[in-house]
Amino acid sequence: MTSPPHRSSELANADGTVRCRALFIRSAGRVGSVSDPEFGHRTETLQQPSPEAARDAIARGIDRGAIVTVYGRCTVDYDGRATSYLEAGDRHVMLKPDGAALVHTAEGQQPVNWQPPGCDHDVFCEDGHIVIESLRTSPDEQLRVRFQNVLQVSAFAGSDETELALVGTEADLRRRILEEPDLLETGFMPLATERETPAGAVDIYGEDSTGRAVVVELKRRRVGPDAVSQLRRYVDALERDMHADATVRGILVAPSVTDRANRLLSDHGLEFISLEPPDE
Amino acid sequence: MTSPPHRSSELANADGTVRCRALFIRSAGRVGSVSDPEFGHRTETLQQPSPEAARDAIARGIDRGAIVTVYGRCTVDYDGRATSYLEAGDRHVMLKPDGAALVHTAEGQQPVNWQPPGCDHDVFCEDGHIVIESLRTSPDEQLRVRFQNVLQVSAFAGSDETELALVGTEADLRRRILEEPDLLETGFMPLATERETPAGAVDIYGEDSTGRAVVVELKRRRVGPDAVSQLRRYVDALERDMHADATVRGILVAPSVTDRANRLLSDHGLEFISLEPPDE
DNA sequence: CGTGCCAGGTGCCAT
DNA sequence: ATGGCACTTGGCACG
Repeated sequence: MTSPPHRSSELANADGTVRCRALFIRSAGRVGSVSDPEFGHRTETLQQPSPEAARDAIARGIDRGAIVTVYGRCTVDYDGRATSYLEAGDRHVMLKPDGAALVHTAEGQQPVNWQPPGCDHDVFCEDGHIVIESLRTSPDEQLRVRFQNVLQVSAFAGSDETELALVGTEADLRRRILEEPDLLETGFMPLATERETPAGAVDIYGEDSTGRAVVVELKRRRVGPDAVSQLRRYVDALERDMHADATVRGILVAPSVTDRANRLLSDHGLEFISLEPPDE
Repeated sequence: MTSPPHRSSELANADGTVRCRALFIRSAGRVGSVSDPEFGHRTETLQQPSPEAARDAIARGIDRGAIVTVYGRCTVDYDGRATSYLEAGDRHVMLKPDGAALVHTAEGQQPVNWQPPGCDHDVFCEDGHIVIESLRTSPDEQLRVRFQNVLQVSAFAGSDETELALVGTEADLRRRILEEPDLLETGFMPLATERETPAGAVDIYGEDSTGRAVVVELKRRRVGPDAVSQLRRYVDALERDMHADATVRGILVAPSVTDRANRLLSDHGLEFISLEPPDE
């Protein structure tokens, strides 16, 4: 016997309020609801819910724009850019209001399965079991989590207005060089950032003290052969664009390079300067 | 006033049992504990706990090898390969038994802050607020989550023996070609996989029907210029290794290539064959 | 939307 | 540990 799927979109009214389809929420376990008026956030949790209660709680959480988490024994199917199957085990599933879905096991920083933001989440009962489906198009991808057993469902509603302030990126390294070009080489003059070439955009384009064209490729950390090849593509492209006799200097700026990368640099007549992004 | 930090390692006895340092657990909110003997997993949840109760529940969950989640308003400091700060907001923090830590906001597939597996988690009260610290060395990195307010703490203990079965990877594409080399080209004969060159390991090394050396670079999806450069490095390295007059064919195998990549292929005299990893 | 590239990328496996 | 590279890479910025 299969219950009809619950589609969260069916529950949202035009004005944004939410009508709940289920007339009551039944739970075989405890129900906890906590709200903090000072901060305006709210948490609802069910333990050992019946499948119907779990379904309704999950659907309501999604509709309310909460982060919904489900913990229990489940299998996971994924089909899209690749295909995967995960046998039954205890996992932590998170559904975000932006449409992202994450399936976490007890190990690893990365989720064992996931779906990116922008997906439509669907939750329904099938043969008495909770099923969460997360779909997207272009590319067509489907994630299907089927619970044998749900121990806990939680819905977390809150607010988060702030942005992460991150320091030590490649952009910071670029700023550092643009503010003090002599760090790279005495007399270096930056002329453009992100200058377009047929091979892609050059991080910094400029001239050395003798007026020779210089291409600078920036990396925030120690680099391997790929970064050297990238720099070489830019140098080649620029030399092709200029008159035949002109030569372009290519400078890789990074904290350090690997041996192989160093050899590649010599082979291609490219240079390396050790510089790190600023600490603060 | 600062409470001494709780170090989870102090709580585990040699036999694996856990003694709890705190004499009692006090909670300003609800407490729920659910276990399912059929599956052997267990969940403990506190809502609106006092800082001390939250600290003890988090520490106990870590000691028991559970997945611990904390939801509430917090600030996040990170210092390591880069540096970041996140102003106060409502976030979901997950601590895994392998030492990973994840801080999720309501948006994005990726955590806003994190710590990889292998870290030491530390939880303590400071000025009446819960602080979670996650540390690692090489590189030295520190994550610090300071809660203004904890709405819920959960500890999920379970078992997960199974591995993800994933199909459609580059390894699958390689298998496909090795099983039916004519897919690449009539008469192609694979001689080695992961053959080492000074530039790195070649995906497939072989000979065409005329006995000419062939380097094959595999990609499971549409590729850009980087893959072409990679193939070129291998071809260059092999030609350098062989006698001067020998030439090596380089073949990129992927579902498709971008325009720029295609131009690069022509420029370097490399070839492209369209092949996808198998569906199943 | 595709193309190109950075990322505190992570994870896996090799030396 | 370091290195080289795949990854359902994800994410952003730009044409």
